[in-house]
Amino acid sequence: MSAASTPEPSRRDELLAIAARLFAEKGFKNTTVRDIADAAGILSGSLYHHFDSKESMVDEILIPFQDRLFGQYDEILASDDDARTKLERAVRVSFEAIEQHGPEVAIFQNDADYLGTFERFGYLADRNTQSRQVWVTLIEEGVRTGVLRPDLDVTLTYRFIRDTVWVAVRWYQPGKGHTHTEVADQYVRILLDGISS
Amino acid sequence: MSAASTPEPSRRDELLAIAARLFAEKGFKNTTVRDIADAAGILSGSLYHHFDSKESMVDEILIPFQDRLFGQYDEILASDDDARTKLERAVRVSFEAIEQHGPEVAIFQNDADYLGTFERFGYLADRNTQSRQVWVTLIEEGVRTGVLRPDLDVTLTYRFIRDTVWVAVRWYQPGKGHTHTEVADQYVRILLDGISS
DNA sequence: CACCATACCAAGCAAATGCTTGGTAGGGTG
DNA sequence: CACCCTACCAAGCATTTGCTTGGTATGGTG
Repeated sequence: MSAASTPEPSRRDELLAIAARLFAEKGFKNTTVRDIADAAGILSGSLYHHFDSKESMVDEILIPFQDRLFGQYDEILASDDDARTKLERAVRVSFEAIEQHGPEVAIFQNDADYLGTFERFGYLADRNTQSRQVWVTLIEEGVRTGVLRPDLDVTLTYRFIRDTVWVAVRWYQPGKGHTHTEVADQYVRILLDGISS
Repeated sequence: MSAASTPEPSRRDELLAIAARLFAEKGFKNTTVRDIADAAGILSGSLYHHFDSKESMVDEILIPFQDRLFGQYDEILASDDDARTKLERAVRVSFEAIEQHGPEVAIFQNDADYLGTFERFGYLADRNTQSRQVWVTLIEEGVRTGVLRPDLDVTLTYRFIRDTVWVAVRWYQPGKGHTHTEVADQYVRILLDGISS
């Protein structure tokens, strides 16, 4: 009876979506299992029929998202595009992630430090390192091929780009104001006209 | 017996500095009064000899800091400098704040949303509005006087600058790597070469 | 009909958390 | 010496929090 376009999300997935939104809004530690249960219209204990713990919930939220995102980065890195195009594509893919997976991005940005203190979430630090390598690789390739200014401090530039792109999750609201494509256009313009030689 | 240069901080001030560091590291709600007391070498109850509540502690941390910072912004706005210089000065003052009052900046960046849900912290939203007005005024003056590109989306540019400047508090560590002046130089360079006509 | 899996409720427990209360030690001041 | 102020301790209370346990209702499936 359900529309073919949306394959009837399981109750699990519904609960994960609710949890993701709350984690993003209030932070992981700041969100109680009762908050999640209330939003879902059930009692807090009933969550433990679906999930082992609050931690396993955020696990299931973050891991598939990161797999997709870094898959896209890898694709860009492996492509034949010139350095400038690669950098542009990486920025656009990131803004697309903010549009389509805002809660996941917000959780990763806001709670990675705290979650990282548990061994279970060691992969978050790995992903952070991987992200750094992606951007640094792109910047260095840009400098090497003469697309970017040769006097750029690569580390500072990396931080500049990373911060500028990801922090947008704090204010970007899908459907309001600019589309993510428009925002990406503006940001690329400001960024590259300052960086390109 | 104390050096004349440092006028012997009161116990109150010592405790506030400890609390500020912990609030910045772990977040306001995530920091317990026992955390603060442990770091100070006393019992949690003893904190209530000095302060009314945990909330009043963060109050005393944020208010004087914001008074100083916005005083500096006002001074820049009222100056005779051209728009480009004003914008540069505002960026530099902000990085200086990150250097000298890192914990305060971090708390304002990370916890303003949460704290803002209490009537007591309504002034945080006011300060946010005020900050927006400062940057928008500077950008609009830049566009009007021809120092900045006329096709800039003022709101997006404001967010771009604000995010780029303040998010640096997440990684900047005084005494390690670049000085705040060097970081400001690089950021101004990237920013303005993308913005200036 | 017997059986079973899914999704939930009702009740509560142990730990953590913000804060309170009554008291004590030490140093200055009249 | 009597008095008081500052800084703290010791003990605990009410609430919140993550999670557990045993049970119930519903809808399939043999």
